[in-house]
Amino acid sequence: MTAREAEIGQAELEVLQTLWEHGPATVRDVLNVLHKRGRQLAYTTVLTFLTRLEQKGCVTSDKSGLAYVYRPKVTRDKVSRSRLEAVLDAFYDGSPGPLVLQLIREGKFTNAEIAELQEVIDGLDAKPQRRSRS
Amino acid sequence: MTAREAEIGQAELEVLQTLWEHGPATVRDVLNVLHKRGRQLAYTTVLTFLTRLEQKGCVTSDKSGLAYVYRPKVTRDKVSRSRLEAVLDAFYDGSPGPLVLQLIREGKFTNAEIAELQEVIDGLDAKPQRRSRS
DNA sequence: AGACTGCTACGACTGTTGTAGTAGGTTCGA
DNA sequence: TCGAACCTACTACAACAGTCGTAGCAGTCT
Repeated sequence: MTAREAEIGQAELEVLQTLWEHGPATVRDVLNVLHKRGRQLAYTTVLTFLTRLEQKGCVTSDKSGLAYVYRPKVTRDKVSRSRLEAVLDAFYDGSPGPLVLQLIREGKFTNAEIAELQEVIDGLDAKPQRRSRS
Repeated sequence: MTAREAEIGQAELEVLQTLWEHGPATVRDVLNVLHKRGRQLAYTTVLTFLTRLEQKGCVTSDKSGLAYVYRPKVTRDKVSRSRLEAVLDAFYDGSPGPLVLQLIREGKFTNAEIAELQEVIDGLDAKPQRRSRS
């Protein structure tokens, strides 16, 4: 579909991320953050992204002082959720089980994480309606 | 970057998926599969996708009979890996731990999966030399 | 007031993705 | 052998994503 409900592009996402991380910000604020990160963009480029994000309903703006202040309207969680969902649907039949197993098998976890995993899973298992083995 | 190393688009991916699922196929084969799934596309559209996928190095083609037969050149695993990686990098600081924990906490697992998880994790824990994340 | 500085609005251009039409070659059955 | 059927190459085009430039407005400094 060439007319899908406008996705958030990669570069747009970068901008949105800085809002999530640094809270409400002006174009210049965002630009500064990006520059600090080594991301070279023109002021107007950032402005464009913020404008487009606003059109897509992802941020709101209000002019309190000299410049517009933008703030996120969608949560980071919502977006990450839907991104993950997309990968899940496309490659893991929509169910997270296989994905988690794959990740764990690849062993990219710290000891602390493994411990935490064990805890959480044991917790699950302990739940009465989840009896799958003693 | 407007000239990044060509990503695989959504629709292109659909085509690639049918190759992964059904093995080497001609344009018409792919088209048939897609049609069966209710995805209406023109023959030439599929042809375009396959051609582009070939340009991107994702499939190869050889003309054995009347028509070209396309076969995947990248594995489903590779692609899913990199897609997941992207989400991971963008939203989970590149480390799968938090993601897995989140998924598990959301409790979208069957008992069987939980059991398997426990097994795998126990296995990990038993391993003497565990890498501790780069 | 005039020069600066910073901000926004608008437009523009390129490359990519989704989608398809047309033209022209090949093959196969009658 | 002739036409129907099928295949590929090439072209096209709209929407979107990434990236800016320019023009004009508003506040500030001197």
